[in-house]
Amino acid sequence: MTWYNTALGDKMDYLEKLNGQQRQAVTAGLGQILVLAGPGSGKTRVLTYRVAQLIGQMGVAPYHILSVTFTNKAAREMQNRLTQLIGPEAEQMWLGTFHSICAKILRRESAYLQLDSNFVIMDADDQVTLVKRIVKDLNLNDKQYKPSSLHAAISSAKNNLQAPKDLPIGNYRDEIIVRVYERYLHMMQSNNAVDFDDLLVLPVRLLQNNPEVREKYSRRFEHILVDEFQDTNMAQYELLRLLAGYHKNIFVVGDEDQSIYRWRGADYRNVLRFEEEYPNCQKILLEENYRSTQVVLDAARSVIDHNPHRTPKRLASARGKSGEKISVYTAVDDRGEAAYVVDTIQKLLKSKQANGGDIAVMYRTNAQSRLLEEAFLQSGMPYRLVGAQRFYGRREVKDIIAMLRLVQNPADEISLLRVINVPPRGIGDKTLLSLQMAALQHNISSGQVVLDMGKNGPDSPYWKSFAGRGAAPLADFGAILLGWYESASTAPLPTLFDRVINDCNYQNYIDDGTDEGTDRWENIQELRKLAYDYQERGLIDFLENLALVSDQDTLPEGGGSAPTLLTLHAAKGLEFERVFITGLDEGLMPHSRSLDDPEEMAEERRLFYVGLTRAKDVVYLVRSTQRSTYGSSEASEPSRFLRDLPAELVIQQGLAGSRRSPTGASDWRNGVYRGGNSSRWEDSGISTHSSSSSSLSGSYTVPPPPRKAAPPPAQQRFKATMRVIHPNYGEGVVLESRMEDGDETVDVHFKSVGFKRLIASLAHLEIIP
DNA sequence: AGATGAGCGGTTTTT
DNA sequence: CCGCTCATCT
Repeated sequence: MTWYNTALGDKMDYLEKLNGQQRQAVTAGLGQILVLAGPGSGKTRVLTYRVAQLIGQMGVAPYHILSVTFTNKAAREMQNRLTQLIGPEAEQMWLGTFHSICAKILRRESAYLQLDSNFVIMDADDQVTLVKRIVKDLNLNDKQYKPSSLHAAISSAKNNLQAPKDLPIGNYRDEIIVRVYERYLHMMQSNNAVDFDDLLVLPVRLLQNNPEVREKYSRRFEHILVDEFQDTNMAQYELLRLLAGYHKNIFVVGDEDQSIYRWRGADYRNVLRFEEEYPNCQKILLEENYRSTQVVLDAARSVIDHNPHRTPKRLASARGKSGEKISVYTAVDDRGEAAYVVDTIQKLLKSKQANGGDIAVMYRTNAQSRLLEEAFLQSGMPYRLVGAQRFYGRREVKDIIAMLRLVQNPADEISLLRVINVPPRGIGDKTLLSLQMAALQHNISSGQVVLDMGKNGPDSPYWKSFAGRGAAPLADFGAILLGWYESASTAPLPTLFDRVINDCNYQNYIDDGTDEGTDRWENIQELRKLAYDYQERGLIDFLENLALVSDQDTLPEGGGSAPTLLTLHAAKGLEFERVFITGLDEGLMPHSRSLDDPEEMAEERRLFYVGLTRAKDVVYLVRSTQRSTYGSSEASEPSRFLRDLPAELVIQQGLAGSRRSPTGASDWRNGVYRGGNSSRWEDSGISTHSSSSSSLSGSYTVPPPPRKAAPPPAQQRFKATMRVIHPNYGEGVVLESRMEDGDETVDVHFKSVGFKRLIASLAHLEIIP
């Protein structure tokens, strides 16, 4: 038993590395264990060692262990670590997110459900598209019944394990919701599809309704471990309860103060529910913090202490030193905010006080990343943007995924309708209507109709359902699809992928020669690379993983070398030496949608707390007195959370405390930061639009632009009224030029783009004689 | 059937 | 300010 020996060998190491509370958790006996773990208290380590302990010391076979993580990345890291600790047997364990584990169960047990094992997973867009269709079918007013809000109602019902009949009906709208919900379920089923919520709900129903299945799984999982327990919802809680029903060995780790997914149905009171359900559970507190300085922890604590109804916890830094104070910078506007962040980072890197990979910039909403990205692009510094949606949400990527989904599951009508006329092949609304009628009449899916027409041509029984010229293009598409099926069953995934691209001439369709077209085609290439990684595992796994990637999954495991831009939600579970949190204004953080509900306000505060506690060493909080929404600029007030920070832990910088200058940003000099707008970094190498090159699976790294190390000119080359030419902007006229900091700053009016401020040594500006 | 343009509505957070 | 829907035209 190699794993036993390996674990025994490591045991001396790992138990000694733990503090008393951690060791208590790792070595706890059977039964229910509730670990309340403050930020940075080593809970990942505890979970990993607990599994090692179960296998190595308590003799539990990996096969009998289920471990639930919050992201796929966390699962991967845990898997790697465990393989190191106990050997390849670790792979026998079930380890993954709720959603991936549930998908696994559903595919195995599809016989019990009205579902084929090749079901597809509908993403958020598909779900709304489906609701949109229902709204149309039911002749509802889509202004009054917005598909997105109907879908939200359905989703929240599902997360609470409520079927349509369980929903309370108090008004007409409730009735509508029930009807839409029923139809939604029906359509999902006839599409052989599940949505994110079904992934959780269906296994619960499966276990509830089938004692033999429940028996099988609950006997199998002798031990269940769950991370981020405070963010479980009703369905997840119930699933755990059922799975742990036989052995009742369940080890959960959580922190009520870090619960940030209420809007998704998560309920930190599941922690209380757990204690009530298992009165004999052992409760272990992890309060020692190995991550942050005491300053960071004190600040974080004074923020979270404002939340009512919580157990106050101490947060003690094990790091000894008290640490740098928190800097609060007030910029003039949101551009200045971004410029401050980028400039500060640039100085840190230049002075070698930090490595890019140790820095994170966080924000409340994704929209805030744009100005930051622009500032980074202009500075020429590389950065990494966390957000899978950015990549998978792109039209071209969705198109190809829809085509592949159709190959996996011809009943997927959402995908069929998406791509049946992509690129345009003469199939319009009228033909589609006839197609749906034909499918309905014969009680088969639209996909089957198309396939049959592709196979049998005019001999197909469905041919006559179409008025004359409508049938031919459908049959053409059907024939193409048939080819893809054949390819799917005989050839590896990359071959199928290429065939799909080629058969519909997709490159020609998407790449029109513009920068945007090239970018689109590059995205397809990225997707293809990913398909290559899945050639062993195949189409179903590929599509499933695409559907279930989380934002964090796109982060490289080692961290990387560029600063990371991410939402506060995406920052959960991560840590960085230096953390910038931007947009600390009322309305953004806390978000305006949370102002009237105390529960939501409390969650905003927890979100801020999560952000603060990501920092090991230094926190930079940033806000601005003005920001643009929908194009127009509006004044904004400092976030109420800033008031919660003890004054002695904070250094105010920027505009704070000063009166505003009528001349605006560039007048502000306070010795720390002197750039009020970012035009100082304007550079020829980079275009101002934010077309970043994407890298694998949706995380973007923008490489520093190639710069020829031209020595700064000793003297002025340009003068007003000179005609100049620029490689990107073309021809222009110099408005003004002056020497600044040993370099020449040139203002040019270009015919193409208008005014630009350029640095002579960087811009490849030529004088037209 | 498909391409083009006016008008409008909409920003939380994501598996 | 941007992206999407709908109406109108070719």
